[in-house]
Amino acid sequence: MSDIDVNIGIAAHASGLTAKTIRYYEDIGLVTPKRNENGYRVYSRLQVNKLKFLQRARALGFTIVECRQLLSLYEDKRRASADVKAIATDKIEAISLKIKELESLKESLSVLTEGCSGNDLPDCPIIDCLAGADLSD
Amino acid sequence: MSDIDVNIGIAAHASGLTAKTIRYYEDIGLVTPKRNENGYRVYSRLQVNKLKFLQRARALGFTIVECRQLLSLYEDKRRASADVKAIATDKIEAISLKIKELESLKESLSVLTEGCSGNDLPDCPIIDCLAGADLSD
DNA sequence: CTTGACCTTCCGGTTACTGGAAGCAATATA
DNA sequence: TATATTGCTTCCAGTAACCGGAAGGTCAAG
Repeated sequence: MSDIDVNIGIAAHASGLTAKTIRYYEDIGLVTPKRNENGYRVYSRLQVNKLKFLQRARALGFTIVECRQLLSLYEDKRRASADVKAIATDKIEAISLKIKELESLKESLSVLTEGCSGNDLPDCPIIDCLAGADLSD
Repeated sequence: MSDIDVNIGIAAHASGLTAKTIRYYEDIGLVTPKRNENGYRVYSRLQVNKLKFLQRARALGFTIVECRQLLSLYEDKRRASADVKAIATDKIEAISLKIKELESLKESLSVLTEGCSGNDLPDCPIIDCLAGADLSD
């Protein structure tokens, strides 16, 4: 065992993940550490790097399934950059779509709240709309 | 039993929800229909309206918890429009925040893919970034 | 020697449903 | 009338990506 091997707490700190999350990643087969005599998980430097990699990819909005793909590409020195780019491009499109949906949603809600006096009276266009008015474009 | 009472299939069609979803809404106490002799659920016109209300509110991005609040306001003839407006305004803010996050995400990914040749070579700035480059603003 | 920090496993909960199996009930067709 | 097809019922399990907490073992310090 090299002296750069670390316990889960250190790995968590170094990767920006929680120990809980790291154990979860082990459960689903992403990063599987060795154990020492007392049963503690032991992470190599390479494994800590993978954890960091996962933390960044998740923060960028990649799902676990996508992370699994990216990780295998990360580990494969002979991968084509096109493979990686395809995953990222798909993700960008999905994000753009989600943004559009949310903007449309926000627009609908804004129209409603602007028409709502927000006073003590029971008249409320928001409720009226939900109760039956047509909100189609 | 009035002749406007309907089975779950009709209620589903009229509200735009699935029968599964309607049963789930019953499980969590949102809309509780009567039963007839054979055990089938029977929805009144009022209850179908509530289901429609829920469908619209969910489509606008309100959570079930918020729907529960909105539904109680919908049922309360003496509610203040300010109460409803507060929920909607909070929702707009949350949506705006989510949009900003997604735009930032998209920007990061776009920068990466633009720098990626997308060819058969293993050189890939996306992987390089995930592997350790700093992506801070 | 005990306190506290760190580690282990296991179980349940989260959100808002969806899918499927097994089995009645009602209806349409042959 | 017999059968086939829907439609309805309940229950169980699974989804994504973890989080919280309980019960208990381990290790270093005072």
